[in-house]
Parts: sequence; C-alpha cells; structure tokens
Amino acid sequence: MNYSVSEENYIKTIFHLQKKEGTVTTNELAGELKTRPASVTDMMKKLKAKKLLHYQPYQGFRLNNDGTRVALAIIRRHRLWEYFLAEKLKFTWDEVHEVAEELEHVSNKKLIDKLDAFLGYPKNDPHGDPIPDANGKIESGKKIRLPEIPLHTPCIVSGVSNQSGDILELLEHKKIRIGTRLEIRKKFDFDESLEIKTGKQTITTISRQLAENILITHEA
Amino acid sequence: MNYSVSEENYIKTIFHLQKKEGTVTTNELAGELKTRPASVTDMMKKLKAKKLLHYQPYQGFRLNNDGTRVALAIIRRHRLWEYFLAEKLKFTWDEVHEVAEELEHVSNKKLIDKLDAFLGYPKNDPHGDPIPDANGKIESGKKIRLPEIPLHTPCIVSGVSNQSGDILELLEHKKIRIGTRLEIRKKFDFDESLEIKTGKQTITTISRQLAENILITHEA
DNA sequence: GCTTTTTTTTAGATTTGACTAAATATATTT
DNA sequence: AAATATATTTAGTCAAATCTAAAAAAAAGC
Repeated sequence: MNYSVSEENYIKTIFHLQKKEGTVTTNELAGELKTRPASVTDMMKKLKAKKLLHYQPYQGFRLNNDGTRVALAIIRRHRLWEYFLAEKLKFTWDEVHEVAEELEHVSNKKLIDKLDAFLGYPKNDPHGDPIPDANGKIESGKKIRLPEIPLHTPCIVSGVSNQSGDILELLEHKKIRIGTRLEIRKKFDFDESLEIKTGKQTITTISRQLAENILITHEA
Repeated sequence: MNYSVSEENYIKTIFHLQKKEGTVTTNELAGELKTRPASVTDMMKKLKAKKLLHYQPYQGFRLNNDGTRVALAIIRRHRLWEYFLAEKLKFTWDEVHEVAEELEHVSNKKLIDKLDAFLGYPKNDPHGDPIPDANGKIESGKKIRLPEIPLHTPCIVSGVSNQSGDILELLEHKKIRIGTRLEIRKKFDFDESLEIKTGKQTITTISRQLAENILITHEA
C-alpha cells in the first residue's frame, strides 16, 4: 500500500499522459520523466507485478483501477499542497508546482484529510485543476474560462491556466486572485476585451488574451 | 548542500545524542536508528568524507560546525511542521512527531521560511522544545516547568513534555492548551498540588505530576 | 598481564533504481 | 516484401543503503 517516490512519479506521469492518448509508450514516459527507456521498462515490470497497470512487452501500458486510485491520491496531495502554498504561504502561482512535487510524496492519509479540512475543501488548485476528494472522486476536468461566462453573472476566479510571471504581474496589479468575485459588465466586439467589475465597485478592462487564461467557478 | 533522507536521519540523531554525552558511539546510534552497527560505520565514513563530522575509527564521532548547522536546519523544519500540525490542522500533541518525521525532509528553504512567517515565528514546538530561527540560532534549551513559576505570575503554556494520550485527555478537559495564559494562585505543601487560574476567572486544581509536565514561556 | 567479552570495523551480498550497449521487435519506406 | 529506421527490451554495471558473518580493536574481568 506504500510506494516509493520513484514509483509514485511514474504512476502520476502515466496518469497525465493517458488522459491525452489511450495508451502510453516507453519513449513518451522516458521523455517526460527525463530518464532512459530501459529504466522505464524495468519500472513497468515492477508496477505490473504490483498489479497497478496493464503491460505486455511492446504494447504500451495503462493504469488499471488500482493504479488509477493511487494516481488520484498523489494528485490530490499535490493539488492540496499547491492550494496551501498559494493561499496560506503566499507563494506565487508559478512557484507552487515545484514545491508541491516534493510535498506530494508524504503520504499520510490523515495529514491530507486534515489539510483539506483546514483549507475549506477547495475544489480547484491555483492553476484551476480540480482537486480529487478523499474518496478519489474528481470533477469533470473541463475548465470554464472567463469569456464563456454570460454578462452580469457573478462568478469566482478559481485559477489561471498560464503560469508565466508576466500574467501574474498583470493580475496582481488588477487585484485579481483566486477567490476574487467578479462580473462581466460589457463585452466589446471590436477587440473582444471585457469590462469587468471586481469587488464592490472597481471597474477595469481586460484583454481577450488575459480573459482566456482566467478560470472560473460558476457558482455565485 | 543537499542530503538524502538517510543522511539527514543520521545527522539529526547524532545531534540529539551528542547533547547528553560528549561523543556518540556506533552502538548507540545503531540502537537509536534501528539499524546495524556495520551500517553506521559505513555512513560515518560517508559523512566524514562530506566534512560534516569528526570521526576516527573506534573513537566515536561528533558533528563539526557544518554538521551542526545541517542538524539545526532539519530540527527547525521538524519543529515548525509539528507546530503547524498541532495549531493549524488540529492534530493532538502525541500525533505530530510521526508526521513531522516525514515532512522534515522536504528541504526547500523558502518553504520553511514562509511557513515560519505564516505561523507567526513560534518560539517552541508543541512539546515545548525551542525552534531554531532562519539562521540556525536556537534558544537555551532549558525548559521551565510550571512548578518553578512563582505565585501570581502570569505565564503562557508552551507545551507538554509527556506525550501520552492520558495527559492530553486531562489537559483537554481542563482547557489547557498551547498559548493558554495562566497564573498560580496557591501552592499546597501537603501534596504539592497547585490551584491555578486559567482564562478570566476559571479556577482549577492540578496535581504535581501534571504540573511537572506543563512547560512554560516566562514572558507575560 | 593475560583472557574473555564487548564494540567496532571489514568483507562480501542484496535491493532499488538508474545507466550503457547490444539485441530484438515493430513501423516505415521504397 | 525486403530494407531501413525507430522503438523497446535484455543483459550486464553501478551507486546508495542496507544486511550477515568474520576479523580486529578496545574494554572488562580475574
């Protein structure tokens, strides 16, 4: 029931690669993990022996139910720590991933469930990705972006999909953060810019490029 | 500048054993780490090569300045996480150590300094042990216990030295926690029990055994 | 002060996770 | 469909951290 840091990194990476394609290949995984194909083959044999994935030589691999369950637990830990780092420790959005890569391997269930409660059971991490719950349930995956929200509909910022320092600086300046409530006041067809209301009566205009990167939680 | 989990555990344990005796022996360390003497000798050679300790075959070992600096950084991480677990995640005093043993090996300096700030730069962990600051400075080490506090002197609970569930239950019942302000009202010579005031006007009596285990920060 | 016991070290083996180089299977060309 | 190219696996090494068994040094007993 307990896996090494190395095993966890393989499992997590397979999960992410699987989503895009049906099956994962040796080279893909080696590239993603910055390791060699031969090392991947070795690990696949081990994970198959542990019954976490399907694997026949030369046929690629994919996680089975047990492997998926393990992957979701790792992703839950990663995203909860990211949320903690951003919200509580005031790390910027582009710094959280690297630190969470280390924290995610501390696999004490009680710790993670208590952290979840402390954070108020957040639904999304700072990049807008959904956080699996204690049972491994995860929300759709489809993220709603600001331009898809109708006029005059109050909504809450749940993350940004682009993690560059530039976008951060701009958002910081406009005081748009995770949890910020906002509402679209006007859509300009000319350049697709949006006039939005944030907080009580602050009105500002944001470009289409910026709006595309702001992820939204629907509920008021 | 970066050490493996195993190296860190050896360094940390040597630091704790040193305090009591001048030099640490192979068997002592093997006992503490639940490993074999031969493994200890191997690791001592490695840590000596890394210039973290003094070691001559058959002569025991002790950390040098660099080794002590590394040990204090590990202890700082451990105790800050313990404080976080107890204060923020509501772990009980007897549960925090085990979890902190894992978290302490995530050695990102920025993470730890930001955690420190988030927690309000606590001086002691939930067991009353002092937390080294960002520069590795650590306070005396001498803990003051409740019976040593004079009458009518307001003070603050900084921890307990005994971590059993029984003492916890009792303290919980009497609403004595870390940070609780209290003041001794009367000392009974017969059984050395103490009558104390906690909070506004709650008066209660505690036994000598209990008082001995309550650690105090002097400042009002 | 020699002998016995205890402690520590050395020597050699094991496991995990990685690597290189070579072999083999699959895919792509022509 | 054979030849070439690419992807994958196998075979054999290596380093880290552990172990057991045996040898060597230090300490204790008589």
